[in-house]
Amino acid sequence: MGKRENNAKRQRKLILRAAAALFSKKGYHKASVGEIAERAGVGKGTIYLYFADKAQLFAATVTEGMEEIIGGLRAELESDLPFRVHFQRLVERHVALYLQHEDLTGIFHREMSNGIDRQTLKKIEEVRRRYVDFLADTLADGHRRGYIKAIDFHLAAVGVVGLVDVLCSDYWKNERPLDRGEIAATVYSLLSTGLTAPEKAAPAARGKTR
Amino acid sequence: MGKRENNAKRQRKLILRAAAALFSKKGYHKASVGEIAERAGVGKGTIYLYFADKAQLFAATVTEGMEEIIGGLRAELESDLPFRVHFQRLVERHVALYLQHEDLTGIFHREMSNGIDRQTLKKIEEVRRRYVDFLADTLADGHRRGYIKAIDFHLAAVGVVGLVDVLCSDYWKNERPLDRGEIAATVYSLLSTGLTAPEKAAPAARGKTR
Amino acid sequence: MGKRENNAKRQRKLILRAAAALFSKKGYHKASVGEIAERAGVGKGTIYLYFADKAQLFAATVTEGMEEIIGGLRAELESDLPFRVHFQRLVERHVALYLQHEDLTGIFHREMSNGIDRQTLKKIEEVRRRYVDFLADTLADGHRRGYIKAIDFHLAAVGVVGLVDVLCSDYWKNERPLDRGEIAATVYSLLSTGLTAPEKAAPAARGKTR
Amino acid sequence: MGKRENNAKRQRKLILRAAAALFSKKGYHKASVGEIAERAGVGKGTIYLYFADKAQLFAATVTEGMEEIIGGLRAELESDLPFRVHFQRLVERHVALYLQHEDLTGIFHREMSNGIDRQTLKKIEEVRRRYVDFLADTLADGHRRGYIKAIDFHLAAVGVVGLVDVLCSDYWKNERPLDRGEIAATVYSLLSTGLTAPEKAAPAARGKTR
DNA sequence: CATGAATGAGCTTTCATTCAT
DNA sequence: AATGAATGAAAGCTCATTCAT
Repeated sequence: MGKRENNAKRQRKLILRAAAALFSKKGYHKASVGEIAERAGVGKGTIYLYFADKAQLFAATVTEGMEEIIGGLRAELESDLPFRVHFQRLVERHVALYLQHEDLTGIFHREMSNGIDRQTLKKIEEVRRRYVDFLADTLADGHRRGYIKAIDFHLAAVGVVGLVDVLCSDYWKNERPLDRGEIAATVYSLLSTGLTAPEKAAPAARGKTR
Repeated sequence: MGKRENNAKRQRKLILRAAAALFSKKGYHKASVGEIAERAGVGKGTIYLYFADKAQLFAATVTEGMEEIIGGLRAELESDLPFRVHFQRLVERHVALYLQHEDLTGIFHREMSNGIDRQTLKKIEEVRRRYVDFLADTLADGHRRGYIKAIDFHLAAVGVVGLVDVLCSDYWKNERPLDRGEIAATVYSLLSTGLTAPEKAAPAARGKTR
Repeated sequence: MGKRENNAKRQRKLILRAAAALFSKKGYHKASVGEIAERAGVGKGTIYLYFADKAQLFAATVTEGMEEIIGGLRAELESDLPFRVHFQRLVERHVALYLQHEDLTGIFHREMSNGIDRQTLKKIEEVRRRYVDFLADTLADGHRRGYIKAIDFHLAAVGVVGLVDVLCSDYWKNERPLDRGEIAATVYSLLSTGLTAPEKAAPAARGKTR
Repeated sequence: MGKRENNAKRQRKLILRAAAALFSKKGYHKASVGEIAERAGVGKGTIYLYFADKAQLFAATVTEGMEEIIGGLRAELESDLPFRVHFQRLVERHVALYLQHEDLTGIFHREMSNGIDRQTLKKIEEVRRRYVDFLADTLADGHRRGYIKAIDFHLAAVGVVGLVDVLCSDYWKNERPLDRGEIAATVYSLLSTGLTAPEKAAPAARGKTR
């Protein structure tokens, strides 16, 4: 009996999947509704049964997709492993999910605010903000426990997301010359101890650098 | 006699300036050629005397603008100050230029690949790549001198650019709740020593974190 | 057993009633089949069980409705009152019915031939023609009896209908500043003696006006 | 020098002419902008250089056309002929202009309020109202001079317009079985003395109405 | 019988681009 | 050289109609 509804749900999914692929590949403005419908294997009008207009379709594509990804990340942090391991895992998972959902994160990274109406934009931004907040909380927690240094946690969280964003994006652009493990490692390395060489390794540097 | 050419150059500049402003404000697809012409104070047709089409105008706007900005950064590195000071300055200047040229960097950050043909895109990407390479070289140099730890320099450079990108972008989105000094400081702090709290500050932590 | 048919008849009526209301309010093209179905409390598909397409629904709405109204008018003339009284009553009744069935007459007056196919149109026009013919006969009869002057009776009948049309329409447009009695009176006054002032009232005018 | 402007004016005229023809033939909703452009011999986009949207084009088509027609009628009344002659001429001219501008008056008669937005509609209605007012004034004047009987002049004026409307419309519908002179004559006859037979012609009728 | 989810033809409107002046 | 009037391809969206349930 739930057949009807199931079918509707399935069709909605098909549309969102096609939309994610095309928005990602061609950008919001170049991806046409007709094209999305065709790829989803439905009629053009059908899309308007599920979404009020193109902007809503876009918003749903991004928010629902990201929601799913972020849900996965959140689950990751439930564990009670030592903080550093936690954080490393979080970074690894973040990178993995990012690369895995290339379509969505591609959109997310490249296409915020491209003539999309402010309303729709806010809705999307909200999802990102929630993840950033969650990350900032994690950092604050790490700080309280003595693992994270004093720093603007929100800004740092934004930085973490940006770092993953940009490195994964680079990974795609360069047509995959390195594997995802390296990316996660680099991100974690940068985040944990920064670029500076260990002090002990450069004791003579003391007088030099200032 | 050079009058002609000078006038031409001036007109080209006017167009590029208007283009930067509008592409930044409204995005590639929403900014219309007519609007750009009007803002530049020239006829619509005139734009086509200098640029083959809208995509070329966009490419020129971004590449030439970024070229200029990066030129400034490059000059910054000519100095022979101690490395750490150098690097800190580089970061500060990077952030300053980024915020100062909001128009261009806004475009750069948000609007890569919006249905712009691959050709044009490559041209734009090239500029970024050159800067990243230059930064990677700087990092490699820092490593050779013992200030930068062993890491994938290219990836790290991409990370540095991404970090500035994303934090500045956040700065704009949040309607400026903090000043640019803080951003530079956060970026530098993250880059230099990462998120980890100094070991000495948490000696008892040793056994804990395992 | 007649239950089925009765139900069907009832549903048909419901649809026609809803159609009349919406065609009248929004016009043929702006009134959507879905809207009519909703108002009638039936499924969209159900309408197509009773009417081949939207045009047929429109035709039926108008013809059947008008048929009903005209039926009432015809009955009115069965009486054997003196002709003038007859005619006055006819006019009064005409106006009353017109105003009473605002929905239908509104459609009739405003919306003939709006991209409706010629076929459908003919069918509708037919109803009007029959009423006009009936009125023309009445006038011819009045003439034979000496109450109506020699004139093209068909044209005159068309004029009578048009007069009522236009005055009632004006009545609606002006948001009812005068009552229906006045309209009937004006129509009758115009029709019976025209605009000319009685000769006796302007004896001096004789030489003047020719 | 005025070449440019003249060309623009000419093109505007071409568009309005095509619009009148098509709006008249197919109605507002069935007449497409593309079709109008084609008939006018201009590009689809050109229409939007002169009119903001389809509704504006429609409004302009009707108002400007009617303005012209009514201008002709107004001129007609400058003469100082005796009132009856005046009025007869006015009617004749009204009919003549109506038939001559079949396109416009067809629209005017059939298509008021067909899902056209209220704004546009008001603008159009205004033109009609002005003519009706002008006619009402004429009638009031005739009354003051003793030629027109006491009656609601506005209502009577509406009736006059309606009468011409409906008779001309009938003329078109019946594929011209009678000439325009007859129409004018019938209208004038109806308006001047109504339908009633002259009393003198039916003296025996006194006791008669049965 | 009755339904409404699904469809796609067709509409209005925008805007990059051309070219006569 | 510089212009902007003119263009038409292309896009988003609506809604009459069909048909599986």
